[in-house]
Amino acid sequence: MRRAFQRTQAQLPRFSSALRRSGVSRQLALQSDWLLDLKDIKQGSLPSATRAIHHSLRLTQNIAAAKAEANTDAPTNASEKSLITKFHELETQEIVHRNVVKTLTQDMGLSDMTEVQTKTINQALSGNDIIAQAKTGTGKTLAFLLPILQNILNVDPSLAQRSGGRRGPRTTADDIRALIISPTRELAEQIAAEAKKLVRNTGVIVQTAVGGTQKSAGLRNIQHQGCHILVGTPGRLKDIFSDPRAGVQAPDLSALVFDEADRLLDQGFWPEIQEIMRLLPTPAECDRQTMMFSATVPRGVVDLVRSTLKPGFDFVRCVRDDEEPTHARVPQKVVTFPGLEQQVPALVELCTRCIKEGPEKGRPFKAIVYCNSTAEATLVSDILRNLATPGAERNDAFGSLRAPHPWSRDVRLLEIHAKLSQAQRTQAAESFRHAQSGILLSSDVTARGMDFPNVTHVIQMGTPPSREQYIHRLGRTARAGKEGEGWLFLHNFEAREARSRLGGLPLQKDESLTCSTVNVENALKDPESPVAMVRAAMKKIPKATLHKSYLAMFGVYQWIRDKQALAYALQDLAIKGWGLTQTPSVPPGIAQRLGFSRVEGVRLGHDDLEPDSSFGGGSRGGSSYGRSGGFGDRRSSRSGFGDDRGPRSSRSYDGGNQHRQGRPGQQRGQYSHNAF
DNA sequence: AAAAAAT
Repeated sequence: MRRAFQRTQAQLPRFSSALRRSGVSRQLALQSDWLLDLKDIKQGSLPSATRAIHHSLRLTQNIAAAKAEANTDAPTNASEKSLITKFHELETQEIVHRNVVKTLTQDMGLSDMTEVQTKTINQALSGNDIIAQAKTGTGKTLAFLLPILQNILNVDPSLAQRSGGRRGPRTTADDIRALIISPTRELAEQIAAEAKKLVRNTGVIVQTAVGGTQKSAGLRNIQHQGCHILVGTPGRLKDIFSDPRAGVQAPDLSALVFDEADRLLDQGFWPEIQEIMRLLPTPAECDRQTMMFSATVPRGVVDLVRSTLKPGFDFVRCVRDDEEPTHARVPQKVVTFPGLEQQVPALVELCTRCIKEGPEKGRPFKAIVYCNSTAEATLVSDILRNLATPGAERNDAFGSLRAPHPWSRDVRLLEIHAKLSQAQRTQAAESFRHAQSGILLSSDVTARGMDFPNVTHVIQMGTPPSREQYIHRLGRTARAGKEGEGWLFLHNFEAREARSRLGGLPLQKDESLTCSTVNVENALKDPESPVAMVRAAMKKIPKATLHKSYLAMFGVYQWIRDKQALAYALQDLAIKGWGLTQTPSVPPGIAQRLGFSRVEGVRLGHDDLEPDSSFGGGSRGGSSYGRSGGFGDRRSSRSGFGDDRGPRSSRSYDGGNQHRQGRPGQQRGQYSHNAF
C-alpha cells in the first residue's frame, strides 16, 4: 500500500512535494509574511523565473490557506509581524507540535532561540533550501533538526505521539526521511545525541552510521527499529547505502543536511559525498529540502550550493556585522620559540600556572591542546601523564621510587585522534565533556563543531594547517557566552608563514613564559624547572612514540622551504628535547621525496629501534643532566656534523632562518620587529 | 611523511 503510494509520488514529484508540504504550508500560513519580512536575509545568487514562480506560488497558497482555514484575518501589516524568537511561540502559533515544544522548553530547558535558530528555523519550516553561515557554538544543530522533525511529523502526524499504543517498529530501514552528513564521527554522534533528545516525546527514530563501529550492529538497529533520521559520516553512509543487502533506502527523502559543508568538500570526502547523492533519489524524483551549514563560504561551497540547492534558496547569514565573531572577540596570544624542544616545557609551565589560577578566577582550567599530527598528540599526552612532582619521590609498595603527579587529580588528562579506537575516542570525548577541569590533547578531529562545555583555553602547537582550521579550533572556547583564550606556540622558522596564514587576527605576542627563552641545557640543572620535569617524564616514553613523532614532523612541516633549518630544528628536538643520542632514521625514499636526502642532520636508514639504544644508563635527574652534558661530544663525533655548524650559519641557505641555540638574544632580535 | 574518513 505504502509502496504503491510511493510509486505514485515518484510519478508526480511536483504534486507529491506539494502534498507533503501542505501540512506545514497551512500551519505556516499565518507567518507567510516572514518571507516578505526578511530583509536582512540575502537571496541566493540565482535569480530565475523558476524561483519567482516557486516563491509567489507558495505565498499565494499560504495566504489562501490561511484565509480558508483560520477564522482570523490574514495578517495585513507585515512589518508588525516579527520572526519567532522563543520556542514556546512555535506551539502557540501551531507551527511545531506541542510534544516537541514541550521537549524543548521542559526537558531541554530552552526558551529563547539563538540568532541562527531564529533565522534558520523560520525559513526551514517553510521548506526552503538553506545555506547558513553561522559561527560555531550557536546552536545550529537544533536549527536544522527542528524543521526536519516537524516536516516528518507533518507527513505522518501519528508520529507525534510517543508510542501511539502500537507495538513494533514505527518505520522501516527503506524509508529514511532525513539524512545528515558530518565530517567526523564524534560530530555525527553529537548531532545524533541532540536529535534523540529532541524526538524523545515523539515516535520518530534517529540512527547513526559512522565508521569505527560494527557495521552489522548499526545496520541491525536500522533494520529492526527502522529509521527516520540518519546521521553519519561519508564513508559508512556510502557503505550502507550501496550495500544492496542492507535494504537501506531513502525513496522519499525530505531533508538532506551537510554540516560543516566546507570541510565536506575536501579531497577525501568529495567522491564519497557524490556517491551518496547518486544513491539517493534525484531532486526531480523526490523533492527534498537541502540545508548546508558552513562557517566560511569559500568558492567550493558556492559551487556546491549552485549545483545542489534549488533556485530560490535562502542564504542565512548569521555573522552580523555589529557582532564580533569568536575569533575577533577572544584574546589570543602567540609565543615564539627559538627551538622546538622548548615548546612542551612551556606548555607545562602554562598549564601549571593556569591550573593554579583556576580557583582565583572562579573557573577551573579546561584546555584543548591541538597538535598537527596524531603522533605528537600521543607524545605530549604521554609526557603530561608521566610528569612527577620534583623532589617528592617516595618508595611505593614495590620499593620503586615514584613521585606524585604535580597537578591535582581533578585535572583530567585525555587524548583524542583518529589513531585511537573509536571506543577510546568516544570515551575521551565523553570524559572531557563532563570534566570540570582537564587537558585534551587533540588532533583536528575535534576542531569543528564539537561542543565541550566550559573550555577556558585553546592551545595550538605549531602553525595550524589553515586559517579556517585555526578559527575552528579557537571556536572550541568562549562558547555559550563564556570567556576563553587562545594560545599559539610557534617556532621562529614558522612565524612568517603563520603570520601570513593568520593575517588580520588579533594575535598578541606573549613573553610571559620563561621556557620560551630558556636554554635547555642550563634549565636541566634545576630539577624544578619544567624543562627538567619534561625530560624526566620522557624516560618512560616508548621509543616508537618518539620515532613516529619525529617522522610525522617531516609531513607536518612539509611546506617549509628551508629544509636544512627544519632538519636542524628537528635534530635539536630529538636530542635536546627528547634526550635521544641520535635522531631517528628516515627511510631514504621518504627523505628524497621531501627533499631531505642531501641535508645535514637527517640520518637516512631503516629500523632505528634496537632496544634501549637511545637511552643512556641512569634513571635519575642527575644522569639525564649528565646525558645532556655529553651531548656536545656525541654530536661533534658524528660524521658530517659538528665543526661545520659555524660555517653553515654564514651560508646562504640559512640566511633569514638562523635559529641555532646559543644565540637567543640575536634570534629574538631578528624576529621581534615582526611582532604579531 | 601530514586531520579526516570504510573493512
